[in-house]
Parts: sequence; structure tokens; C-alpha cells
Amino acid sequence: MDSKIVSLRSKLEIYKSGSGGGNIADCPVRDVIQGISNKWSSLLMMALAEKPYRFGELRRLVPDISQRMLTQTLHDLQRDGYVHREVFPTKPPSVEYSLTDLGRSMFGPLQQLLQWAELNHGAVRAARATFDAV
Amino acid sequence: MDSKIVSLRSKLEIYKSGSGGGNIADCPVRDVIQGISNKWSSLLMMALAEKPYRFGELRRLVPDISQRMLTQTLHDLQRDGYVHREVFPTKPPSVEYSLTDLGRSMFGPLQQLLQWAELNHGAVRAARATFDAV
DNA sequence: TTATATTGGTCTCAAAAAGAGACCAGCACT
DNA sequence: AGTGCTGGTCTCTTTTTGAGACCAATATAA
Repeated sequence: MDSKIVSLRSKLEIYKSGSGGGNIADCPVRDVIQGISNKWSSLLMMALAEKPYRFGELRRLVPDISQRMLTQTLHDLQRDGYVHREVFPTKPPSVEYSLTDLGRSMFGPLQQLLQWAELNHGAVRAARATFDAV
Repeated sequence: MDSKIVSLRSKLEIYKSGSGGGNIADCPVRDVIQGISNKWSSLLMMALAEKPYRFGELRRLVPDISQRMLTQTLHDLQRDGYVHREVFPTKPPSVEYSLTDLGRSMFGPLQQLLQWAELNHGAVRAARATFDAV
């Protein structure tokens, strides 16, 4: 696993950067990462990266999310600037969610991680099986 | 398996892949991602990517993690095969945590996301400010 | 000697977050 | 008049997390 210049800086510095007092607790990178490190964010980002979806469509697409958490996660993604919410004056009104430019930008690296997961889920499951067998 | 250029596939397919019944709920990629999409995993991965650390060192490095969650997150990362735990027979015994090959492999794409966060946290904070101002 | 600190945890209890599901208003269709 | 669809919110319960006490064995300090 030769790191081909993954980073000239100490890796921890990425997290520490910007925190003047050297306190890793209120680090802006942590702040950003924690906004997307939750159960549903990456899944919804992935759905919306494919195409815009309406609220009910997302709910059907992800059957095991509660309506409450779908509302809340979309709200948080919108607040952080990844998702655009648009209400259409149909009857009843319909709401469409889509990625913003910032959202598409963030989805690039996120997708790399998802691809890694796709390629390596066998190894992870094997590791779990080994660990649990002991 | 056959396509190198994943962007040609529907992005949702990454999540759906492997789920025979087409049910996105028990998808292996979701399974893997959710193991690292929690509050402390990426932070500890980043610390251990720099160098191995002992339990107490990690606790001091991340002052706002509770001892309970540090134990649990390290345990989960070890179970998924990202982290190696080694006990040294000092007195009192010391425990060192380090990344496995799988962990280093996963940290590659994860680091891309962290770098994105470092570069774009200004935009995210601005989006939040705009959203909250309304 | 006695007191205190260190190691890496676990245990309990309180607080926060998430899940389940009822409920809502407005309108269309039957 | 009843039913269904829209995108939510509200309440209640369960799960997860946080705060902090406690642990045994040893080393160091007083």
C-alpha cells in the first residue's frame, strides 16, 4: 500500500487545519464531515446524484427510512447547500429535491468511497465473520 | 465487475448492486458505508492513518469523545477489518491500535472526501448562514 | 508505609436521537 | 359523501450516546 503522495501534509493536519487553538473539537473539517456522516445522507446524495426526486419518490426508493428522518435529512442537506428544494404549485403541491453544484462537487469524492465499498464489501464481511467467530 | 468506468452505470446501481431482490435496504454497500458513517469513525481513521496510537493517546487526541464511544468505535473498526489491536504486556498493559492493509486501502477514498471538506468548508458554512438567515 | 497515579477498559444512569405511526389541510376523483 | 394523494408535523417509544463512577494491578511519590 504505497501511498503515492496522498498528502504532503500530515494527515491529521487536515482535521486540525483552521482550528487556531489546536483544538480538534471545533475543527471546520469535522464540522463538514459530520454533516454527511450519518445514516441517511450518503444514501440520499446517491439517489439525487442520479436525478432529481420528489419527496414521495425518495420515500419509496428508500423503504426503510422513516418519513420523519427523510424530512430532517433532506432539510439538513439543504441547509448545508448540497440539495435544492423546489415546491411546484400543483394540487396537491409537489416538492422536488435536486443536487446543487456544491452537492455534485461533494458527490465526486463521496462516490469514490462508495466504489471502494462496492469493491471491498467482500473483504469487510469476511473480516466480520472472522472476528465474530472467535 | 466488467466496467472500469463506473460513472457509466447508474449511480444508484452501486447501492443496489448485489441486492438480489432489488431491495435497497439490505444492500452490501450500504452495509459497509454505514460502518464508517458515524460520528467518530472517520476521525479515528484519520488519526490512525498518521501513525499507530495507544488508547489513551487517542483519548487525549480527541478530547470530546467519551471513553465508552472510543472503546466501541475502535471495536467496530476492528471488527470490520480496518484496525488492528495489539496488547503489549507492559505493566499496566498497553494497547496499540493501527490500520490494517484494508484500513489503509479504505482511507484512500476517505481522504479524498476529507480534502474536499477542507477545501469547501467555507462554502458549506456560507450555505448554512444563508439558510439560517431566512 | 501509605498515598496517589497510570493503564484500558466496563457499568450505570441520564440525555439525546431515531423509529413508528397517527394526524393534518387542501384538493381531485368517484 | 367518501376516498386518496400530496408533503409534511406531532407524539410516543425504543435505541444510541454522553457523563462519570468504578475496577485490578502496578509504579512512583511522600
